[in-house]
Amino acid sequence: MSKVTSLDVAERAGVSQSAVSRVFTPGASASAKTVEKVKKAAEELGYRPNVLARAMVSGKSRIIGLVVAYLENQFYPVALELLSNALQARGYHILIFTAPNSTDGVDSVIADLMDYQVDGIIAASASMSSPLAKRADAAGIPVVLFNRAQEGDGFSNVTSANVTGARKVTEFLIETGHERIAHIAGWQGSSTGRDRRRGFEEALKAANQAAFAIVDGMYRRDVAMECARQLISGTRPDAIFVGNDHMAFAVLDVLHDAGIAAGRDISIVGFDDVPQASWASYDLTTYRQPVNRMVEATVELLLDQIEAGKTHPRKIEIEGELILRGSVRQLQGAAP
Amino acid sequence: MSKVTSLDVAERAGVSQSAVSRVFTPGASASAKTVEKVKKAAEELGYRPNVLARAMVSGKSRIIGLVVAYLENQFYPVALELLSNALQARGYHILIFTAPNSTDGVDSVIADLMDYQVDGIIAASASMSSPLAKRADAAGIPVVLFNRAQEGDGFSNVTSANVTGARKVTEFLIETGHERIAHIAGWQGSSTGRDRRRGFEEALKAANQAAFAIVDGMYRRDVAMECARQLISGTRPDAIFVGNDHMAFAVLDVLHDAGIAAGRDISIVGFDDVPQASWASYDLTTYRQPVNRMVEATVELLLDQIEAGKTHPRKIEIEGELILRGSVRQLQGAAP
DNA sequence: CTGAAAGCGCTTACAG
DNA sequence: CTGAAAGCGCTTACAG
Repeated sequence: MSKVTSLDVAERAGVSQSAVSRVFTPGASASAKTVEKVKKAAEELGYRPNVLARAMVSGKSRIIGLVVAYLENQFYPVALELLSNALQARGYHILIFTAPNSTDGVDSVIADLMDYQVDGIIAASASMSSPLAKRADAAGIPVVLFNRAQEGDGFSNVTSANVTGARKVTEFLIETGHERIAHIAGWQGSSTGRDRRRGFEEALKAANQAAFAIVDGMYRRDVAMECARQLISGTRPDAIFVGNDHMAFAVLDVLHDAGIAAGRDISIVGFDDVPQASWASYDLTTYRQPVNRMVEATVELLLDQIEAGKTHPRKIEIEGELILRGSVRQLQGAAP
Repeated sequence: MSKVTSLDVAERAGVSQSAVSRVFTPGASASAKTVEKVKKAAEELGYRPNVLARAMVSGKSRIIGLVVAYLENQFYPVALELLSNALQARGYHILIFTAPNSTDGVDSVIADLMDYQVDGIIAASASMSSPLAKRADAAGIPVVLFNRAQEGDGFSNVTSANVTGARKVTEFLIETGHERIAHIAGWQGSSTGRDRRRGFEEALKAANQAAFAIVDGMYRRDVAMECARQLISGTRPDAIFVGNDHMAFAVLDVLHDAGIAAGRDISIVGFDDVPQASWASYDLTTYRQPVNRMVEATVELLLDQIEAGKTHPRKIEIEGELILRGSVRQLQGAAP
């Protein structure tokens, strides 16, 4: 129960407490002699500044609140690790809150977060209510939505080009001769779910083709499996564009059990390009969300607002790319 | 930039600042009338106590430091989510630090963690040096190692029964008639890697059988794939016990590409039972580490030490179970 | 039950 | 460059 304070160090070094503080404050002035004496005493005593006390007086906690859900979708652990590394490198740390997927839940979680005097908030795959956004704004706490867009100009957000991406996926399926294309959509309560669906519909419309079916997979494995079973029970689609990789794996598993070979009997495309998508057993064609660039943009956006005081919210959209793998059959020409 | 403080609320409610504090301190005494006035004023002003200030004076931050690595192994995101939920339910929150896998890296990360005055530390899949353990102990910060054991009585840890589990896996392979059993071990620099290997060797020895091969897969996908390729290149083992599921998937992918059917041509067993293990494309027989019970034990152990002041470290080992799926061929009798 | 006051461990003007 | 002092927003004995 030591609890060595700056006062202890000051005493031992024979200087004032302010001097000790200055030695540990980047950019503060202290003579070489003072620095040396203080460092020595601090070392001997095992002193380290109390971050919380510093946060109290400086008003900067160097804590970023992160709200996450859907950790079972590999996209998020990957993003979490990248975010944490990037933030750590800049001297920030993440206070993590796991959230229920309802707006209500997210709101209460973010309110909790603000009590910790976080310097900023990243909400991954979650949306927040307008009143809460106002509260955060009033408290001067910047918020960035990660992988989710939200109407209104109170929000900064970083997403991939969901509409365009989905359109490209669909155009690719059309070009490779598919004619009965179904869509197991991402949760229609989320912007990504809606945007990807829109891209799908636009591409189909432009090609004068009708959707074989559109169902909401809710971003849930169990729901996606049920959707897949339904889709293959009667006249079968020749391709399914699935709203994210996590659900696409579920679909591939259903096909596997039904003895239907993806890439030969039917084509499957996902969205995300999580690491698993490249694993041989799935080998999933998918639209890559460039998670590293999304993370960079998020961190930059947030720290700009925190450090440079740029409070103007921005909406950043990052281009992805179609990754071709074995789950799509290449018909070359058109079918009858 | 509001920053409403208890003083503002006190003014508006016509009471002292102490009174406001008491209303927001569980267990403090205040008359019904005071409570009402204060709550009303707080509501109108949008007041919420500053957790950091509270932490400063009370000496309790209600922050738990979590050190994690290996987030690409699904076991850890799952554990993280469970830990976060359990801790949130008890009024604690997680400050997360992603760690390099070396002891050095972990040490510096834990030192950072202590600067935040965390009430306790959970180190997942990581070990720490003795000096640092002493420091934490001196600062009165309890540490629990999750899924990793460490010699010496300065550490609390929670693991599954790794030796026993590995022994059971191996006995099962022997009983089902396998005679050329290889082991792609978990990283031999970790307790789990060593313990599982030990269980493997013990079971083999008891059956008077020699290991077909033992190699260190380092808990890395790329290394495990390379090991698998080597193992199937000459005379092939009839079974491989892989140190964890994450590596087992890599092995199954290699077999898949080589056209070797797991469960028919060769038997594969993993360790963990992550959600993916039950997915149809892998259908992996594995030894389940009961992550929910491990998390419960970890939280209980930590909070006991924090709240009840039970500083006595404990080592908890939780029994798992063998989960039979399709990746093992059931020979019934013995082979020639 | 309630208010005045001290103090948690720092940073940061303010004089020297 | 350096020290004395104020103050960050709370909790908690201490008197009443």
